[in-house]
Amino acid sequence: MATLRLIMNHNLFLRDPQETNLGRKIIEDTIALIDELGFEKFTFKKLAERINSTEASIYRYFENKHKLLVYLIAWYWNWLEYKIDFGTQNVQEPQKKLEIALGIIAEKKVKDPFFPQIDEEALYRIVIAESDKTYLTKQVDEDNKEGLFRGFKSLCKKIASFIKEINPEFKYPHSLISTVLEAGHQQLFFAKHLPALSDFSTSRNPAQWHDDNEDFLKELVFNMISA
Amino acid sequence: MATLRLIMNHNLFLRDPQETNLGRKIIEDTIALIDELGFEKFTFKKLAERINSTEASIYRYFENKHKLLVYLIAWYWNWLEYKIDFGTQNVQEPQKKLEIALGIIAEKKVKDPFFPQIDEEALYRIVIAESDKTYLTKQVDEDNKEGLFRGFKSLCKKIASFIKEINPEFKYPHSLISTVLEAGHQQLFFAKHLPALSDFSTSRNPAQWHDDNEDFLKELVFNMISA
DNA sequence: TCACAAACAATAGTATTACTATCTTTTTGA
DNA sequence: TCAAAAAGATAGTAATACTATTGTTTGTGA
Repeated sequence: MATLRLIMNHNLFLRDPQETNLGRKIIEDTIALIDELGFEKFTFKKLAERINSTEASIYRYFENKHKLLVYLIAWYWNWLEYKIDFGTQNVQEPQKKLEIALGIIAEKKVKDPFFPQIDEEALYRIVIAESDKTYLTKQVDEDNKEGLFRGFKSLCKKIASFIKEINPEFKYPHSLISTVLEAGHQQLFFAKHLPALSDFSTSRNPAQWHDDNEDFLKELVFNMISA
Repeated sequence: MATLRLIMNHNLFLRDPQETNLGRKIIEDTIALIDELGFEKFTFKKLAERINSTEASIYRYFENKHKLLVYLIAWYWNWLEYKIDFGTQNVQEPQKKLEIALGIIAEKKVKDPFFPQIDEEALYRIVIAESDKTYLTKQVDEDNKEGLFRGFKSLCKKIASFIKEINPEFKYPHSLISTVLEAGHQQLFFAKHLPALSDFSTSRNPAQWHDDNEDFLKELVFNMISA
């Protein structure tokens, strides 16, 4: 099977981690370690010990741990956009394209054999718990100027364009999609940790949550744009 | 004018900051300092210097800075619930109650003379930028067991009950309201910092955003529940 | 195949953070 | 007024988030 590589914005790293063994190991083990410890307890020192390298070596790839998190989340958004491009190939009807996109957003994430280095299941848990921290900082404007959030914005724009095709009059295509992208993670987090804030959890079976989530997000979008 | 005091869950603090001068000063200056520095750069040491006290003294009120943030955000949710209770007094029709609640959620926050110690405008900026960090941690389950998120959950439940009165068949009252409460902050953040993710910003005038936000949230809710 | 630059490892060091501990002084309220 | 509670002063620690320097591999292209 072909192995792919997503092209990442160069401001996300000092040295491209996809080009060396050490770089790939950094990414691989960062995913495992943040998943395990959470972003706050994750440090370059712990990562260095885990991969039998040194802090200094990791600092040659990423300026600091914040940039490394931003890199992972950007990878995730790029991956999602690629999956949606792939999934909507040769589909003409915007209604159908939107439905496919929402399905991909909500679906349970499993290993993608095209990217053997990445544990997408663990990365998805990181996205759910940590992705908001990439932009909820005082440096958000500088980070944005460097293009670090291009992946998120690009995905939002793409899905918003499906909406505009369906209903050019609709006032809030970007707001609706950014809300849906965020809510898609939040509701899974709430179902698991703060069930009073969601209605998925009543079914008790976590496997069901992804279907609930898909249904919820689709209702949200289709009720809104066809009103 | 009468001065009020919101009763806070005792697990939010070690010593009640509303009962002493130092405690009130901690709250007041924490709001100013987090607003200024952001939560990551905020430390007890900087706060102590600012209020001419010591780290040790602050630690007698709050276990750590995370708990202090959780306290502030809990205060905000309690305050919102009180405003909604106040605003829906003697209103019978659930439709009307829901509309009032959404108006209060989206409205520009200004100084509330009932709580002279709290700078609600600054606190609102903190809520927008930092509130998600209260629960996006590895200790969320323990914090939840201690009841630290009761304010958020209680508010969500109240508004969800309005929805159930209007449409008892609706499947996602809590998910919809938790989504709306979060989106209400996110969209303002996006309008300001990542305008590609929102549609408010086109009007360029930040004063307009609150109206856009109210309109957006109301459409979201009313389209969804009357579908 | 050698040379040499790039990559990496090893080590050391710094300022700051997030606390804990202890002791003294001040405030307070019964 | 006097004891207890609160606050202040001071010190200390392990960990974090880096930076700097030097020495050692290793890969590749002439």
